[in-house]
Amino acid sequence: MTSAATVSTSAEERRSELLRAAYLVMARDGVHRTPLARVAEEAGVSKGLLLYHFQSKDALVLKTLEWVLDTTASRIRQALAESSERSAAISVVVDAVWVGPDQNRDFFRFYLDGLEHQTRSPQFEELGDLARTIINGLYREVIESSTTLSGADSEAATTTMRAIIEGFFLQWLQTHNWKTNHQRYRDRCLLAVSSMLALSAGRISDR
Amino acid sequence: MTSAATVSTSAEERRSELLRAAYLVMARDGVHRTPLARVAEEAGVSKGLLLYHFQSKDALVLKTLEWVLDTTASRIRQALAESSERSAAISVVVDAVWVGPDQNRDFFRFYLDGLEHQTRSPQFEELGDLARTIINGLYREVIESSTTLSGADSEAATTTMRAIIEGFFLQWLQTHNWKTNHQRYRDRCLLAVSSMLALSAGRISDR
DNA sequence: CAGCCCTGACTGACCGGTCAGTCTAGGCTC
DNA sequence: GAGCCTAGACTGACCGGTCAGTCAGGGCTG
Repeated sequence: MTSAATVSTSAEERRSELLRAAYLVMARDGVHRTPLARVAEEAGVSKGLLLYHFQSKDALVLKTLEWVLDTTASRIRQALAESSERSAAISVVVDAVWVGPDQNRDFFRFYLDGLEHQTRSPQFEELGDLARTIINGLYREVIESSTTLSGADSEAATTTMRAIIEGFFLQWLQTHNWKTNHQRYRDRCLLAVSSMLALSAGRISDR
Repeated sequence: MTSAATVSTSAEERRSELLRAAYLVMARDGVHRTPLARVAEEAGVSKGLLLYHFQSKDALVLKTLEWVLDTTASRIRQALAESSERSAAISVVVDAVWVGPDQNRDFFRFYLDGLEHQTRSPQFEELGDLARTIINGLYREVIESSTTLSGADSEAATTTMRAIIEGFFLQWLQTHNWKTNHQRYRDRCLLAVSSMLALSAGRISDR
């Protein structure tokens, strides 16, 4: 059992290394601008190995997308767990989402590359559902734990919250000084999300 | 002069035809998935001609982006002009923006392709500014003409409005049944934008 | 008006390079 | 030594960009 576990773990670990390398270079340079050879180089490995562990470039891209989605959600959940106050949960999430210029820029561009693939290649069909499950699930938890919203109301609030956050990311990305603008857009984003949730909760409690 | 004008007009017209064809196929299939030959085929023209009128594929892509941004803004302004009521301006814009599933899907995917290019290729540096000028300019006009907001307040509201709209588009794009979901997301988007503007105006008038 | 020339839009063949995916041979581990 | 890994040479397809040359039209000259 130990040996089997070691072998499979080692294979898993190797795969993770490859995914990490793939994410690193593909997020920065763009999926369509990144040859497998470049990923292999980054991982210090041959191109053949990538095709050995993943069957095709598309498969590698898909796995990388899933990997980074999982990883990121875990990181944010972690940040959430470390802050005990329920009331400030929204601000904690928004802060955790807006980690930093470079990290956000890479992630979001890669996320958009994923969307490009999802809408044009059958292989990536389920990606939208996966992203929705992970992202909306996370946001909804936060909303239900820190407001009075529930049911269809929290579902609607979740969608709007996601729209606001991703919309701000979109605009921030189009900015020349994305490094210095990061804080400004994060603040505006937090304000918009907070206002929207306060309004939603108010509306509900008014009836 | 007549002949000179005719000549230049004809060249312009031809260029427009090429841009229209380029948009048609590139928006649907994705810039990186579209060879010049495919655009040429769509335009009923040789590949060489594309490189004759535009110097490179990148240049063609950039011009197409600018063309569709201009065209779309004009269309929306038109819709706005045809509705006389000032009070409903927001709902008119949102409706005009959410024209229809196919049109929105093509435009937005192409818009995202533009963003991908902007953040990765120096040639597309100015694209962010151009989009900002056109889109935010349009939204801001509407906000200032239909609310009491002005100055920094309308600027902030504009950014948030754009974030909400584009954020909803992003989520809608990730949906399997984007055709049938179009109306639902449009409605939610309108609600979110209206609420946000009412809240902003209220906040201002409260001080 | 007839012949001429020039211009510039346009074509299609072609080239050089790139890249995903294949294959073979070798090595490491159990 | 059997089976999993890994390397890296190789291939075939594809694609952006070049270039020589065609063709139509529109002046200009005599």
